[in-house]
Amino acid sequence: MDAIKNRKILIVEDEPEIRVMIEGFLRKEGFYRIYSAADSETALAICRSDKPDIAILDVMLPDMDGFALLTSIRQFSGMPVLFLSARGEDEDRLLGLGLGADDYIVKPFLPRELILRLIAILKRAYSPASSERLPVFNLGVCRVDLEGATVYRADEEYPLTAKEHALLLKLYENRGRIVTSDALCQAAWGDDSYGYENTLMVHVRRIREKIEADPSKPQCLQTVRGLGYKLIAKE
Amino acid sequence: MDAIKNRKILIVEDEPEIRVMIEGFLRKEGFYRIYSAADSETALAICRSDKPDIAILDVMLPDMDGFALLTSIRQFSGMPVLFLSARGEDEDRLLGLGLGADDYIVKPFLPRELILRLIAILKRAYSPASSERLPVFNLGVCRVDLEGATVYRADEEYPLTAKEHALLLKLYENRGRIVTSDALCQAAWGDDSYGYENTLMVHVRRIREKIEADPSKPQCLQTVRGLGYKLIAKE
DNA sequence: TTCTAATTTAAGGTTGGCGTAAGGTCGCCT
DNA sequence: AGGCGACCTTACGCCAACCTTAAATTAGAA
Repeated sequence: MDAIKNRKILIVEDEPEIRVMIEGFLRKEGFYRIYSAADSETALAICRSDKPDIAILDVMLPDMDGFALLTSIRQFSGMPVLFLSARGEDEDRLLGLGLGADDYIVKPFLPRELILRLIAILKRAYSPASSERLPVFNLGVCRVDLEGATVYRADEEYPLTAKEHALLLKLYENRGRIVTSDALCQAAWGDDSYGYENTLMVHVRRIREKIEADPSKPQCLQTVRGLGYKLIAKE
Repeated sequence: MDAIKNRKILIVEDEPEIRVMIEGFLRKEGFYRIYSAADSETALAICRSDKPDIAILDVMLPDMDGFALLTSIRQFSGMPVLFLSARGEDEDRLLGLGLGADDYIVKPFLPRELILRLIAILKRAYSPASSERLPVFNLGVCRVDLEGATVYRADEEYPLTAKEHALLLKLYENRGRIVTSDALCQAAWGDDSYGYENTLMVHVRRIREKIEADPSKPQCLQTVRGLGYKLIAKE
Protein backbone atom coordinates (compact mmCIF):
# COMPACT_ATOMS: atom_id res chain seq x y z
CA MET A 1 0.00 0.00 0.00
CA ASP A 2 2.24 2.72 -1.30
CA ALA A 3 0.59 6.11 -1.33
CA ILE A 4 3.00 7.29 -4.00
CA LYS A 5 1.55 4.88 -6.51
CA ASN A 6 -1.85 6.48 -6.01
CA ARG A 7 -0.66 9.79 -7.40
CA LYS A 8 -2.17 11.13 -10.58
CA ILE A 9 0.35 11.61 -13.33
CA LEU A 10 -0.06 13.66 -16.48
CA ILE A 11 2.10 12.98 -19.53
CA VAL A 12 2.32 15.66 -22.19
CA GLU A 13 4.11 14.41 -25.27
CA ASP A 14 3.20 14.76 -28.93
CA GLU A 15 5.00 11.74 -30.27
CA PRO A 16 2.58 8.85 -29.73
CA GLU A 17 5.33 6.29 -29.60
CA ILE A 18 7.14 7.89 -26.69
CA ARG A 19 3.91 8.73 -24.93
CA VAL A 20 2.70 5.16 -24.98
CA MET A 21 6.09 3.95 -23.95
CA ILE A 22 6.11 6.16 -20.85
CA GLU A 23 2.59 5.10 -19.97
CA GLY A 24 3.79 1.51 -20.17
CA PHE A 25 6.71 2.15 -17.81
CA LEU A 26 4.48 3.81 -15.29
CA ARG A 27 1.85 1.09 -15.33
CA LYS A 28 4.50 -1.56 -14.96
CA GLU A 29 5.78 0.30 -11.92
CA GLY A 30 2.35 0.26 -10.36
CA PHE A 31 1.04 3.70 -11.20
CA TYR A 32 -2.49 3.51 -12.48
CA ARG A 33 -3.92 7.02 -12.56
CA ILE A 34 -2.27 8.17 -15.75
CA TYR A 35 -3.52 10.97 -17.97
CA SER A 36 -1.94 11.87 -21.24
CA ALA A 37 -2.15 14.70 -23.73
CA ALA A 38 -0.52 15.36 -27.10
CA ASP A 39 -0.85 19.13 -27.02
CA SER A 40 -0.85 22.02 -24.59
CA GLU A 41 -4.53 22.82 -24.85
CA THR A 42 -5.59 19.33 -23.82
CA ALA A 43 -2.93 19.33 -21.13
CA LEU A 44 -4.21 22.54 -19.62
CA ALA A 45 -7.77 21.25 -19.62
CA ILE A 46 -6.69 18.10 -17.80
CA CYS A 47 -4.71 20.12 -15.27
CA ARG A 48 -7.76 22.19 -14.47
CA SER A 49 -10.28 19.39 -14.30
CA ASP A 50 -8.37 16.43 -12.90
CA LYS A 51 -5.68 18.22 -10.94
CA PRO A 52 -2.87 15.71 -11.46
CA ASP A 53 -0.21 15.46 -8.77
CA ILE A 54 2.66 15.79 -11.20
CA ALA A 55 3.20 16.55 -14.89
CA ILE A 56 5.80 15.15 -17.25
CA LEU A 57 6.19 17.72 -20.02
CA ASP A 58 7.96 17.43 -23.32
CA VAL A 59 9.73 20.67 -24.16
CA MET A 60 8.75 20.52 -27.82
CA LEU A 61 5.04 20.52 -28.49
CA PRO A 62 3.08 21.34 -31.63
CA ASP A 63 1.01 24.26 -30.39
CA MET A 64 2.98 25.78 -27.55
CA ASP A 65 6.35 24.92 -26.12
CA GLY A 66 6.71 23.30 -22.76
CA PHE A 67 7.96 26.46 -21.07
CA ALA A 68 4.90 28.41 -22.12
CA LEU A 69 2.72 25.57 -20.95
CA LEU A 70 4.43 25.56 -17.57
CA THR A 71 3.88 29.29 -17.29
CA SER A 72 0.18 28.77 -18.00
CA ILE A 73 -0.08 25.99 -15.47
CA ARG A 74 1.65 28.16 -12.87
CA GLN A 75 -1.22 30.63 -13.16
CA PHE A 76 -3.44 28.32 -11.17
CA SER A 77 -1.37 25.46 -9.81
CA GLY A 78 1.96 24.82 -8.17
CA MET A 79 2.09 21.17 -9.11
CA PRO A 80 5.55 19.67 -9.58
CA VAL A 81 6.78 19.33 -13.15
CA LEU A 82 9.40 17.14 -14.80
CA PHE A 83 10.67 18.14 -18.23
CA LEU A 84 11.74 15.89 -21.09
CA SER A 85 14.19 17.49 -23.44
CA ALA A 86 16.35 16.46 -26.34
CA ARG A 87 20.05 16.43 -25.66
CA GLY A 88 21.57 19.86 -25.64
CA GLU A 89 18.49 21.51 -26.94
CA ASP A 90 17.13 23.67 -24.17
CA GLU A 91 19.21 22.61 -21.28
CA ASP A 92 20.38 26.10 -20.53
CA ARG A 93 16.89 27.42 -20.26
CA LEU A 94 15.80 24.41 -18.26
CA LEU A 95 18.44 24.65 -15.62
CA GLY A 96 19.57 28.22 -15.88
CA LEU A 97 16.31 30.04 -15.59
CA GLY A 98 14.50 29.01 -12.52
CA LEU A 99 11.28 28.27 -14.32
CA GLY A 100 9.82 26.36 -11.50
CA ALA A 101 10.51 22.98 -13.00
CA ASP A 102 11.46 20.36 -10.46
CA ASP A 103 13.75 18.30 -12.64
CA TYR A 104 14.45 17.39 -16.22
CA ILE A 105 15.53 14.34 -18.15
CA VAL A 106 17.43 14.25 -21.38
CA LYS A 107 16.15 12.07 -24.20
CA PRO A 108 16.92 9.33 -24.85
CA PHE A 109 16.58 8.15 -21.26
CA LEU A 110 16.31 4.88 -19.44
CA PRO A 111 12.90 4.02 -17.99
CA ARG A 112 14.57 3.43 -14.67
CA GLU A 113 15.84 6.97 -14.50
CA LEU A 114 12.47 8.46 -15.31
CA ILE A 115 10.75 6.40 -12.65
CA LEU A 116 13.35 7.17 -10.01
CA ARG A 117 13.32 10.90 -10.63
CA LEU A 118 9.55 10.88 -10.70
CA ILE A 119 9.34 9.11 -7.36
CA ALA A 120 11.96 11.43 -5.91
CA ILE A 121 9.94 14.48 -6.89
CA LEU A 122 6.71 13.03 -5.58
CA LYS A 123 8.33 12.19 -2.27
CA ARG A 124 9.81 15.63 -1.98
CA ALA A 125 6.63 17.40 -2.90
CA TYR A 126 4.19 15.32 -0.91
CA SER A 127 6.23 14.20 2.07
CA PRO A 128 4.25 14.13 5.28
CA ALA A 129 6.01 17.31 6.31
CA SER A 130 4.21 19.30 3.65
CA SER A 131 0.98 17.36 3.67
CA GLU A 132 -2.33 18.53 4.98
CA ARG A 133 -2.81 18.95 8.65
CA LEU A 134 -5.68 18.63 11.04
CA PRO A 135 -7.77 21.75 11.01
CA VAL A 136 -8.56 23.88 14.01
CA PHE A 137 -12.32 23.58 14.34
CA ASN A 138 -15.15 25.28 16.17
CA LEU A 139 -17.21 23.31 18.56
CA GLY A 140 -20.14 25.12 20.07
CA VAL A 141 -18.72 27.93 22.13
CA CYS A 142 -15.11 26.81 21.89
CA ARG A 143 -12.30 26.23 19.42
CA VAL A 144 -10.31 23.04 19.33
CA ASP A 145 -6.77 22.68 18.07
CA LEU A 146 -5.99 18.99 17.96
CA GLU A 147 -2.45 19.42 16.68
CA GLY A 148 -1.67 21.69 19.56
CA ALA A 149 -3.88 19.62 21.89
CA THR A 150 -5.54 22.73 23.21
CA VAL A 151 -9.11 23.91 23.70
CA TYR A 152 -9.82 27.61 23.69
CA ARG A 153 -12.99 28.78 25.44
CA ALA A 154 -13.99 32.03 27.04
CA ASP A 155 -10.52 33.53 26.97
CA GLU A 156 -9.16 30.46 28.65
CA GLU A 157 -6.87 27.74 27.39
CA TYR A 158 -7.39 24.14 28.35
CA PRO A 159 -4.62 21.74 27.39
CA LEU A 160 -5.73 18.26 26.42
CA THR A 161 -4.11 15.18 27.89
CA ALA A 162 -3.06 12.18 25.80
CA LYS A 163 -6.25 10.18 26.39
CA GLU A 164 -8.48 13.19 25.92
CA HIS A 165 -6.68 13.93 22.70
CA ALA A 166 -7.06 10.38 21.38
CA LEU A 167 -10.76 10.31 22.19
CA LEU A 168 -11.51 13.75 20.81
CA LEU A 169 -9.64 12.89 17.63
CA LYS A 170 -11.71 9.76 17.15
CA LEU A 171 -14.90 11.70 17.80
CA TYR A 172 -13.82 14.46 15.43
CA GLU A 173 -13.06 12.00 12.65
CA ASN A 174 -16.61 10.73 13.07
CA ARG A 175 -18.27 14.04 13.89
CA GLY A 176 -21.99 13.99 13.36
CA ARG A 177 -22.04 10.22 13.68
CA ILE A 178 -22.48 8.03 16.70
CA VAL A 179 -19.26 6.45 17.93
CA THR A 180 -19.67 3.37 20.06
CA SER A 181 -17.95 3.09 23.42
CA ASP A 182 -16.05 0.12 22.03
CA ALA A 183 -14.68 2.17 19.17
CA LEU A 184 -13.64 4.93 21.55
CA CYS A 185 -11.94 2.52 23.92
CA GLN A 186 -10.10 1.02 21.00
CA ALA A 187 -8.91 4.44 19.89
CA ALA A 188 -7.56 5.22 23.34
CA TRP A 189 -6.39 1.89 24.67
CA GLY A 190 -5.79 -0.29 21.64
CA ASP A 191 -7.31 -3.54 20.58
CA ASP A 192 -7.24 -5.23 23.95
CA SER A 193 -9.58 -2.74 25.46
CA TYR A 194 -11.92 -4.47 27.80
CA GLY A 195 -13.24 -3.17 31.05
CA TYR A 196 -12.58 0.48 30.32
CA GLU A 197 -16.21 1.55 30.03
CA ASN A 198 -16.22 3.32 33.34
CA THR A 199 -12.84 4.86 32.69
CA LEU A 200 -14.16 6.11 29.38
CA MET A 201 -16.99 7.91 31.16
CA VAL A 202 -14.52 9.64 33.40
CA HIS A 203 -12.53 10.84 30.43
CA VAL A 204 -15.67 11.98 28.64
CA ARG A 205 -16.52 14.00 31.71
CA ARG A 206 -13.06 15.58 31.69
CA ILE A 207 -13.35 16.47 28.02
CA ARG A 208 -16.76 18.03 28.67
CA GLU A 209 -15.32 20.17 31.42
CA LYS A 210 -13.01 21.63 28.82
CA ILE A 211 -15.22 22.01 25.79
CA GLU A 212 -18.67 22.56 27.24
CA ALA A 213 -20.03 25.76 28.74
CA ASP A 214 -21.96 23.58 31.18
CA PRO A 215 -20.49 20.08 31.43
CA SER A 216 -23.68 18.76 32.98
CA LYS A 217 -25.75 19.87 29.99
CA PRO A 218 -23.57 18.74 27.11
CA GLN A 219 -24.20 20.51 23.81
CA CYS A 220 -21.21 19.32 21.78
CA LEU A 221 -20.28 15.89 23.07
CA GLN A 222 -23.61 14.19 23.49
CA THR A 223 -24.52 10.84 24.96
CA VAL A 224 -26.63 8.52 22.86
CA ARG A 225 -28.00 6.17 25.44
CA GLY A 226 -27.34 2.52 24.61
CA LEU A 227 -25.22 3.35 21.58
CA GLY A 228 -22.33 5.60 22.37
CA TYR A 229 -21.36 9.25 22.00
CA LYS A 230 -21.36 11.75 19.22
CA LEU A 231 -19.76 15.06 18.48
CA ILE A 232 -22.13 17.63 17.03
CA ALA A 233 -20.95 18.56 13.54
CA LYS A 234 -20.48 22.26 12.89
CA GLU A 235 -19.85 23.57 9.33
CA MET B 1 31.35 38.71 -13.16
CA ASP B 2 29.39 35.64 -12.28
CA ALA B 3 29.43 34.87 -8.58
CA ILE B 4 28.65 31.24 -9.33
CA LYS B 5 32.02 30.76 -10.94
CA ASN B 6 33.67 31.85 -7.70
CA ARG B 7 32.27 28.89 -5.82
CA LYS B 8 34.62 26.32 -4.39
CA ILE B 9 34.08 22.85 -5.80
CA LEU B 10 35.31 19.59 -4.37
CA ILE B 11 35.63 16.52 -6.56
CA VAL B 12 35.91 13.14 -4.86
CA GLU B 13 36.73 10.43 -7.37
CA ASP B 14 39.27 7.65 -7.15
CA GLU B 15 39.82 7.08 -10.86
CA PRO B 16 42.43 9.67 -11.86
CA GLU B 17 41.26 9.74 -15.47
CA ILE B 18 37.71 10.76 -14.65
CA ARG B 19 38.83 13.12 -11.92
CA VAL B 20 41.13 15.02 -14.23
CA MET B 21 38.47 15.05 -16.91
CA ILE B 22 35.95 16.67 -14.60
CA GLU B 23 38.49 19.22 -13.45
CA GLY B 24 39.06 20.06 -17.09
CA PHE B 25 35.36 20.59 -17.78
CA LEU B 26 35.02 22.84 -14.82
CA ARG B 27 38.03 24.97 -15.66
CA LYS B 28 36.83 25.33 -19.22
CA GLU B 29 33.52 26.58 -17.87
CA GLY B 30 35.24 29.21 -15.81
CA PHE B 31 35.41 27.58 -12.39
CA TYR B 32 38.82 28.02 -10.85
CA ARG B 33 38.58 27.06 -7.18
CA ILE B 34 38.66 23.33 -7.61
CA TYR B 35 39.72 20.82 -4.95
CA SER B 36 39.99 17.14 -5.59
CA ALA B 37 40.43 14.02 -3.53
CA ALA B 38 40.83 10.36 -4.38
CA ASP B 39 39.61 8.99 -1.06
CA SER B 40 37.20 9.80 1.74
CA GLU B 41 39.77 10.72 4.30
CA THR B 42 41.32 13.40 2.16
CA ALA B 43 37.86 14.56 1.15
CA LEU B 44 36.79 14.99 4.76
CA ALA B 45 39.92 16.91 5.59
CA ILE B 46 39.32 19.29 2.69
CA CYS B 47 35.69 19.75 3.71
CA ARG B 48 36.76 20.77 7.17
CA SER B 49 39.60 23.04 6.24
CA ASP B 50 38.52 24.65 2.99
CA LYS B 51 34.76 24.44 3.33
CA PRO B 52 33.88 23.96 -0.35
CA ASP B 53 30.52 25.24 -1.57
CA ILE B 54 29.61 21.98 -3.22
CA ALA B 55 30.93 18.43 -3.44
CA ILE B 56 30.82 16.04 -6.37
CA LEU B 57 31.06 12.55 -4.88
CA ASP B 58 31.64 9.27 -6.58
CA VAL B 59 29.56 6.55 -4.98
CA MET B 60 32.35 4.00 -5.19
CA LEU B 61 35.47 4.92 -3.30
CA PRO B 62 38.38 2.82 -2.10
CA ASP B 63 38.15 3.41 1.64
CA MET B 64 34.54 4.33 2.33
CA ASP B 65 31.54 4.53 0.07
CA GLY B 66 30.02 7.83 -0.95
CA PHE B 67 27.01 7.42 1.29
CA ALA B 68 29.12 6.96 4.37
CA LEU B 69 31.18 9.94 3.35
CA LEU B 70 28.05 12.04 2.97
CA THR B 71 26.91 10.98 6.42
CA SER B 72 30.24 12.08 7.83
CA ILE B 73 30.08 15.39 6.05
CA ARG B 74 26.56 15.98 7.32
CA GLN B 75 27.88 15.86 10.86
CA PHE B 76 29.33 19.29 10.46
CA SER B 77 28.15 20.76 7.20
CA GLY B 78 25.02 21.07 5.12
CA MET B 79 26.85 21.73 1.88
CA PRO B 80 25.09 20.60 -1.30
CA VAL B 81 26.24 17.31 -2.80
CA LEU B 82 26.03 15.81 -6.26
CA PHE B 83 26.57 12.09 -6.62
CA LEU B 84 28.16 10.24 -9.51
CA SER B 85 26.98 6.69 -9.85
CA ALA B 86 27.33 3.83 -12.27
CA ARG B 87 24.20 3.00 -14.19
CA GLY B 88 21.62 1.20 -12.12
CA GLU B 89 23.99 0.49 -9.31
CA ASP B 90 22.85 2.53 -6.38
CA GLU B 91 20.07 4.49 -7.91
CA ASP B 92 17.49 3.24 -5.50
CA ARG B 93 19.48 4.27 -2.52
CA LEU B 94 20.28 7.58 -4.13
CA LEU B 95 16.75 8.58 -4.83
CA GLY B 96 14.73 6.36 -2.56
CA LEU B 97 16.26 7.23 0.75
CA GLY B 98 16.41 10.93 1.19
CA LEU B 99 20.08 10.89 2.02
CA GLY B 100 20.41 14.58 1.73
CA ALA B 101 21.98 14.49 -1.70
CA ASP B 102 20.89 17.30 -3.97
CA ASP B 103 21.15 15.48 -7.27
CA TYR B 104 22.93 12.62 -8.95
CA ILE B 105 24.31 11.81 -12.36
CA VAL B 106 24.67 8.42 -13.93
CA LYS B 107 27.98 7.48 -15.51
CA PRO B 108 28.81 7.78 -18.32
CA PHE B 109 27.58 11.34 -18.59
CA LEU B 110 28.07 14.28 -20.87
CA PRO B 111 30.19 17.14 -19.55
CA ARG B 112 27.37 19.49 -20.43
CA GLU B 113 24.95 17.71 -18.13
CA LEU B 114 27.33 17.73 -15.20
CA ILE B 115 27.97 21.44 -15.60
CA LEU B 116 24.30 22.29 -15.93
CA ARG B 117 23.22 20.27 -12.93
CA LEU B 118 26.08 21.69 -10.92
CA ILE B 119 25.08 25.23 -11.75
CA ALA B 120 21.46 24.44 -11.02
CA ILE B 121 22.32 23.18 -7.57
CA LEU B 122 24.58 26.13 -6.83
CA LYS B 123 21.88 28.56 -7.87
CA ARG B 124 19.28 26.77 -5.84
CA ALA B 125 21.48 26.60 -2.79
CA TYR B 126 23.09 30.02 -2.88
CA SER B 127 20.90 32.39 -4.86
CA PRO B 128 19.46 35.08 -2.66
CA ALA B 129 16.01 34.42 -4.11
CA SER B 130 15.80 30.78 -3.18
CA SER B 131 17.76 30.94 0.01
CA GLU B 132 14.76 30.66 2.23
CA ARG B 133 16.31 32.17 5.28
CA LEU B 134 15.20 31.08 8.64
CA PRO B 135 13.64 34.01 10.40
CA VAL B 136 14.79 35.42 13.66
CA PHE B 137 11.83 34.96 15.93
CA ASN B 138 10.66 35.96 19.36
CA LEU B 139 9.95 33.31 21.89
CA GLY B 140 8.54 34.50 25.15
CA VAL B 141 11.18 36.65 26.75
CA CYS B 142 13.94 35.82 24.29
CA ARG B 143 14.90 36.09 20.64
CA VAL B 144 16.13 33.13 18.66
CA ASP B 145 18.33 33.31 15.58
CA LEU B 146 18.45 29.83 14.11
CA GLU B 147 20.77 30.77 11.27
CA GLY B 148 23.24 32.18 13.72
CA ALA B 149 22.37 29.44 16.22
CA THR B 150 22.12 31.96 18.99
CA VAL B 151 19.58 32.80 21.65
CA TYR B 152 19.41 36.34 23.02
CA ARG B 153 17.86 36.85 26.42
CA ALA B 154 18.26 39.43 29.13
CA ASP B 155 21.31 41.08 27.55
CA GLU B 156 22.99 37.72 27.32
CA GLU B 157 23.92 35.58 24.35
CA TYR B 158 23.56 31.83 24.46
CA PRO B 159 25.04 29.92 21.52
CA LEU B 160 23.18 26.78 20.49
CA THR B 161 24.99 23.49 20.04
CA ALA B 162 24.37 21.24 17.04
CA LYS B 163 21.79 19.03 18.74
CA GLU B 164 20.03 21.94 20.37
CA HIS B 165 19.85 23.62 17.00
CA ALA B 166 18.43 20.55 15.26
CA LEU B 167 15.78 20.10 17.93
CA LEU B 168 14.81 23.74 18.12
CA LEU B 169 14.54 23.88 14.33
CA LYS B 170 12.21 20.91 14.28
CA LEU B 171 10.14 22.45 17.03
CA TYR B 172 10.09 25.79 15.27
CA GLU B 173 8.95 24.24 12.01
CA ASN B 174 6.07 22.75 13.96
CA ARG B 175 5.49 25.60 16.37
CA GLY B 176 2.07 25.46 17.94
CA ARG B 177 1.85 21.77 17.19
CA ILE B 178 2.84 18.85 19.31
CA VAL B 179 6.01 17.15 18.16
CA THR B 180 6.41 13.58 19.33
CA SER B 181 9.62 12.49 21.01
CA ASP B 182 10.11 10.11 18.12
CA ALA B 183 9.96 12.91 15.59
CA LEU B 184 12.42 14.95 17.60
CA CYS B 185 14.84 12.06 17.93
CA GLN B 186 14.60 11.51 14.23
CA ALA B 187 15.37 15.15 13.55
CA ALA B 188 18.45 15.05 15.76
CA TRP B 189 19.79 11.54 15.34
CA GLY B 190 18.39 10.24 12.05
CA ASP B 191 16.12 7.38 11.21
CA ASP B 192 17.75 4.82 13.43
CA SER B 193 16.90 6.65 16.57
CA TYR B 194 16.11 4.26 19.32
CA GLY B 195 16.97 4.66 22.94
CA TYR B 196 17.51 8.39 22.85
CA GLU B 197 14.49 9.32 24.94
CA ASN B 198 16.53 10.12 28.00
CA THR B 199 19.13 11.95 26.00
CA LEU B 200 16.36 13.96 24.42
CA MET B 201 15.16 15.06 27.84
CA VAL B 202 18.61 16.27 28.75
CA HIS B 203 18.82 18.31 25.58
CA VAL B 204 15.37 19.72 26.16
CA ARG B 205 16.53 20.80 29.58
CA ARG B 206 19.57 22.51 28.05
CA ILE B 207 17.44 24.33 25.53
CA ARG B 208 15.13 25.45 28.31
CA GLU B 209 18.05 26.81 30.26
CA LYS B 210 18.76 29.04 27.30
CA ILE B 211 15.32 30.14 26.19
CA GLU B 212 13.28 30.09 29.38
CA ALA B 213 13.31 32.69 32.12
CA ASP B 214 12.76 29.83 34.56
CA PRO B 215 13.72 26.46 33.07
CA SER B 216 11.74 24.65 35.73
CA LYS B 217 8.54 26.46 34.74
CA PRO B 218 8.71 26.26 30.96
CA GLN B 219 6.58 28.83 29.15
CA CYS B 220 7.87 28.36 25.59
CA LEU B 221 8.94 24.77 25.24
CA GLN B 222 6.20 22.86 26.94
CA THR B 223 5.86 19.19 27.76
CA VAL B 224 2.66 17.47 26.74
CA ARG B 225 2.75 14.37 28.86
CA GLY B 226 2.29 11.22 26.81
CA LEU B 227 2.39 13.03 23.48
CA GLY B 228 5.60 15.01 23.15
CA TYR B 229 6.72 18.61 23.29
CA LYS B 230 5.52 21.80 21.70
CA LEU B 231 6.84 25.25 21.10
CA ILE B 232 4.34 27.94 21.89
CA ALA B 233 3.46 29.79 18.71
CA LYS B 234 3.90 33.54 18.90
CA GLU B 235 2.61 35.52 15.87
C1' DT C 1 49.25 14.79 21.55
C1' DT C 2 46.30 17.57 25.03
C1' DC C 3 42.63 20.47 26.15
C1' DT C 4 37.89 21.96 25.76
C1' DA C 5 33.18 21.63 24.83
C1' DA C 6 29.46 18.78 23.39
C1' DT C 7 27.06 14.79 24.09
C1' DT C 8 25.63 10.62 26.34
C1' DT C 9 24.85 7.74 30.26
C1' DA C 10 23.17 6.82 34.65
C1' DA C 11 20.68 7.20 38.88
C1' DG C 12 17.54 9.15 41.96
C1' DG C 13 13.62 12.39 42.48
C1' DT C 14 9.09 14.35 41.24
C1' DT C 15 4.44 14.69 39.58
C1' DG C 16 0.29 14.81 37.01
C1' DG C 17 -2.55 11.81 34.24
C1' DC C 18 -4.89 7.79 34.82
C1' DG C 19 -7.70 4.13 36.65
C1' DT C 20 -10.54 2.61 40.45
C1' DA C 21 -14.38 2.66 43.19
C1' DA C 22 -18.38 4.20 45.50
C1' DG C 23 -22.46 6.72 45.55
C1' DG C 24 -25.68 9.45 42.83
C1' DT C 25 -28.88 10.62 38.92
C1' DC C 26 -31.58 9.92 35.01
C1' DG C 27 -34.40 7.67 31.53
C1' DC C 28 -36.88 3.75 30.08
C1' DC C 29 -39.99 -0.06 30.69
C1' DT C 30 -43.50 -2.70 32.80
C1' DA D 1 -45.36 4.51 40.11
C1' DG D 2 -41.62 2.02 40.96
C1' DG D 3 -37.62 -0.57 39.73
C1' DC D 4 -33.66 -1.38 37.11
C1' DG D 5 -29.92 -0.61 34.33
C1' DA D 6 -27.20 2.84 32.00
C1' DC D 7 -24.75 6.65 32.73
C1' DC D 8 -22.85 10.50 35.75
C1' DT D 9 -19.90 12.56 39.27
C1' DT D 10 -16.35 12.96 42.61
C1' DA D 11 -12.29 11.91 45.04
C1' DC D 12 -8.06 9.55 45.90
C1' DG D 13 -3.75 6.85 45.40
C1' DC D 14 -0.44 4.90 42.17
C1' DC D 15 3.14 4.78 39.02
C1' DA D 16 4.96 5.55 34.43
C1' DA D 17 6.52 9.50 32.23
C1' DC D 18 9.18 13.03 32.92
C1' DC D 19 12.75 15.92 35.42
C1' DT D 20 17.27 16.97 37.31
C1' DT D 21 21.97 16.55 38.27
C1' DA D 22 26.42 14.95 37.89
C1' DA D 23 29.77 12.12 36.11
C1' DA D 24 31.62 9.60 32.03
C1' DT D 25 32.52 9.57 27.32
C1' DT D 26 33.25 11.29 22.86
C1' DA D 27 34.49 14.50 19.28
C1' DG D 28 36.71 18.63 17.67
C1' DA D 29 40.31 22.11 17.78
C1' DA D 30 44.97 23.69 18.61
